[in-house]
Amino acid sequence: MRLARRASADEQVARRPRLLGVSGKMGENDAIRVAVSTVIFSLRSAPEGDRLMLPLVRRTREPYRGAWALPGGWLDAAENLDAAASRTLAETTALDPGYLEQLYTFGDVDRAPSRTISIVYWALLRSDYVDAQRSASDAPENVEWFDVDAIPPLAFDHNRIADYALDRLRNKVGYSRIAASLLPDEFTLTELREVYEAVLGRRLDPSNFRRLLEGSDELVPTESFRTGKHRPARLYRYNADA
Amino acid sequence: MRLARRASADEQVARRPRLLGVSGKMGENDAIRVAVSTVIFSLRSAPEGDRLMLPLVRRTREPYRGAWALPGGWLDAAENLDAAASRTLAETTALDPGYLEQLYTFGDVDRAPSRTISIVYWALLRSDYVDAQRSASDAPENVEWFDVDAIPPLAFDHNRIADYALDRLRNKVGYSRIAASLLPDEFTLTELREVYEAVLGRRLDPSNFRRLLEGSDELVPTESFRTGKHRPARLYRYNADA
DNA sequence: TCAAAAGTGTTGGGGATACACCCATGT
DNA sequence: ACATGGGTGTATCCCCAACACTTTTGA
Repeated sequence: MRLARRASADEQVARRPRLLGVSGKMGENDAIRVAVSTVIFSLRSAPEGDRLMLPLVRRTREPYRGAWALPGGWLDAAENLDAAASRTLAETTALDPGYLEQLYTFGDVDRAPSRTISIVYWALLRSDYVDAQRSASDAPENVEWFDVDAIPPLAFDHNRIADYALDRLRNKVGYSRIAASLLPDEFTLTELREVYEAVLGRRLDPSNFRRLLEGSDELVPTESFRTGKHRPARLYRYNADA
Repeated sequence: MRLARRASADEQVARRPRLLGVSGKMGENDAIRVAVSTVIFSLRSAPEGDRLMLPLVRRTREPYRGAWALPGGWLDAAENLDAAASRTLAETTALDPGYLEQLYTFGDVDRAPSRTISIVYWALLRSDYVDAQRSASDAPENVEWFDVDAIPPLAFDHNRIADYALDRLRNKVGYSRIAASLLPDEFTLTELREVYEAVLGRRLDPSNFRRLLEGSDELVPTESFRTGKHRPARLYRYNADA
């Protein structure tokens, strides 16, 4: 599968003259704070079928008190970046991600009142875990899921970050098998195709989709079938190795 | 000093209680320092033809004093990330990059004696600028160019970083037109092909390469020809728009 | 028996590769 | 003239989109 690539927009910024003598030694970047945020995606049932959604948290502090924002927190001096992302993810959803990858580091001087750089990760969650948690109603407070096509205005530059993560997800779905991370262990080809359709936002030909994935070594057929209203569909699982 | 702690992406790390009443508020990550480094690529003539090379700087301080390292410096509290990358690049080569993009942020707890995260960029430099500077012998001190196939042991985790940047360059050359940034404004198709060959490390069919790029809208033929030992070759330039 | 989803077969276009071949120039 | 790189033509293969078609189930 192939789809259009995205080009990151990076602007050339003119060299800023350094005021020597302001700080004695190099390495004294006292005023810089380091945050880690995560854009979390999962599928959730909606009237129009499964929709790609992400959780946002309502801010309880200034600045942007009361606004929606991406889950995140300050980097602890004794934890790795991946660990910080996992931690903030767990604090938000109490769930293990099936996929977690660093996205980009945002650090414009004016993106927050005090100089803050945000190392942003993105993650995929299995839809059945999320649904189970919702029905168990032990979901964390101040967290709400939003359709990626209806994200409200967010605090800081988080709208830009969420858009960037969505681009990356859509791009990467085209050439890797991360879609697995949004589904339970076993699934039908139609369910997998619907994941691709929800992520990409367009319909795919069922027969070509079948051939494409059956031809690859990524899927392993099982002996089980999902029975429903019509002809039963074979269940598949992802090939763990290669 | 702090002991190294390795955490996988899935590991849930409990929030470590913060010692000291220096600050009770979140957001005081006092012990974390932020560096910006850049992996710079350019083509340089070698006996076997043009080779892809990168500049390294010799460290004059502990740790790793005397070892080769990637160019970089501390992030200034008043400059954007891109600006910091441009600045460290200018300090190393005194040249403007034709291409500059953020690569990844490395932040393992044990990657340096004191907790340091490095926001790494990668850049491409026009070969004619680099050659001109070399002959003008106003090159910066303590800087030396190395073939990407013969990178010496580097300080910190810089070998891993350089390998990562090289992967990204080779991958991106396949689907984008960044190769332009390694050449002067005008060039022949053979010169452009040799750039691709130097980057990818394999030979390409001249006729297919020609058709590929003439068919795209990326190249604009000029009326000039490069005369040499044989039939003159038409000069092209990259299409500025789209 | 019919609707609908599961699953198969067939065709054709476009891009990539391999390679035969002609063209223009300096020596 | 001839060697060498510049440049053109063309056949083949493979991937994949399009779509007609058959199979299997629940109702």
